[in-house]
Amino acid sequence: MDGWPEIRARSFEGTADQPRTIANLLSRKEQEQIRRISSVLDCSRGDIVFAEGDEARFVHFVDGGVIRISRCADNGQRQILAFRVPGDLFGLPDAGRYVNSAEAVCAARIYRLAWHRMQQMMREDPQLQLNLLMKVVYDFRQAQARIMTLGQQNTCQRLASFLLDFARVPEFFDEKRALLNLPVNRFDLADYLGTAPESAARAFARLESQGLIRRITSRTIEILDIAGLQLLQRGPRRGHSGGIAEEKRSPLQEQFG
Amino acid sequence: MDGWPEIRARSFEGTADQPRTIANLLSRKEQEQIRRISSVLDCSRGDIVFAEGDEARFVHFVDGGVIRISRCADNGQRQILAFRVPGDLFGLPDAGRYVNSAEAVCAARIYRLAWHRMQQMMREDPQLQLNLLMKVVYDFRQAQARIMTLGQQNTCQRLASFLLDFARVPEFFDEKRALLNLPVNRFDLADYLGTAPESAARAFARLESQGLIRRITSRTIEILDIAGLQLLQRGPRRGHSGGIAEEKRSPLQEQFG
DNA sequence: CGCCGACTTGACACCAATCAAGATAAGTGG
DNA sequence: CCACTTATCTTGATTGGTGTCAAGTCGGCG
Repeated sequence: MDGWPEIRARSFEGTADQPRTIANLLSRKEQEQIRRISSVLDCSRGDIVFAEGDEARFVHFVDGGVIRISRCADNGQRQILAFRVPGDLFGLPDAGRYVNSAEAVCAARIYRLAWHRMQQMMREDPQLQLNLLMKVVYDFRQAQARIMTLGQQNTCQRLASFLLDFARVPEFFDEKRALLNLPVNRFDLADYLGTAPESAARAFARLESQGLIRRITSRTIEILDIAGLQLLQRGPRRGHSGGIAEEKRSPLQEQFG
Repeated sequence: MDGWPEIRARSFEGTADQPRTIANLLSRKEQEQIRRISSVLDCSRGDIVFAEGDEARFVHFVDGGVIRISRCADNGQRQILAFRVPGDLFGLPDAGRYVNSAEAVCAARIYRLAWHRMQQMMREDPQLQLNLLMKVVYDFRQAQARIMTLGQQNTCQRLASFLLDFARVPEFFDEKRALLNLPVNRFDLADYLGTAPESAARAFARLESQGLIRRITSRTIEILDIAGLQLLQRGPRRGHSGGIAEEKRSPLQEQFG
């Protein structure tokens, strides 16, 4: 866990067909380059990396752990915009300020480097800049995926999407035992899904009653049927059978009918 | 309306405190530079600029009109991710493909240029690339703003946000008469807000009954109370009085109590 | 053992999706 | 210009989904 964050070819909340690719990686030379002017920051659970409105002088990379990016709405409600896992970039300044807050969900190590030096480096090395651009574009795609989720899916489907996203991160998913270890509590989860914590709990109960998952503890979930979760996620928002082909429902019927 | 799109200092769906700034503009020299290798594309209402999954060889700028960026969910439901107005960039390739569809909402003129040439230019001119980066970051912020809207607001609030966003674009808002001319029909609006068209209509009815707007036609809205719309937008998702300070409710009470 | 926080479940009211039907506007052809 | 068709928009009725308050359960920790 020392040295420049290894930017792994894995993806949280990527589409299945669009995993994080080489386009998002930095070359070894570039890593060295950046490493020289960056500093390590070790966070423990709950630490605030920066708060929205703060003067923004650094850009950040995650090396280990999970960082939650959130923003407070005018009514005081918090919305978690994203969870960032190792390899992710966050904290781009906007007009010299951070527009979001960043806190450590669990113990985390991040690298940060002065934004003005980063800019300088990018001017000197267009290829590096292009890589950074690709990374921002990738995050942009993630945000669009969340718009799809929040705009079209009900609570259960959002939860299914969340679980499937996290199941793609080896750090949290033990594929052999099919055990998913969530690094977030119900409040964070609810603020991420855009629901109340009670609704999140109910969604868990529902997925369990449908035989898709099993709750070991509130933070440890056994994934019983990935295909079923995907089917749920892709299904209609409301349970009426119109709008979805018959053959799309049958595999689920086979397993639990 | 000829020549390179004038990138105006206006903003659709920007936060009030973060209007589109000089950071998003290209210098005259850069405009010339890009103009040389770009081609004009005139679209009429309903024209498809590109469809999701298409091979992506061009990047696009809006010169006039409105383009809707949409994606089809697995269940067949369409989600409109954004409306792009003059000055906006869209259609960045992802792994050589477009991930979204782009169609003309009304007659529109767009400029497009080959992505590989754009890349080449950016490598040669880091400043240009940095400007493009800022533009993508800006779009990223817009996407985050939509996550906030979709995650936290009910249908009426979303509609209020939509109206307020469009009211900031001079092309659609006659400030003297307080008339807002929507370029989209109820279906597009519903797919943008993540609701059913009926819900969108009901939301209009509700805002009207609260004296915030008045429907002239289905596409022409008179804005009666901008402050009231903002207040609604910032209020709690559900009408229970808990969680919001008393003084925040009183101005609304004064007007319609 | 008792406390405390996180989580879960129940009850209820409200919101919103859906289906259905009516109303309005926009084309279209005579 | 008018009747007709069509698309779009609106409203009503119904049902499922979800936020909210309240109470209960579970697990950790002193």
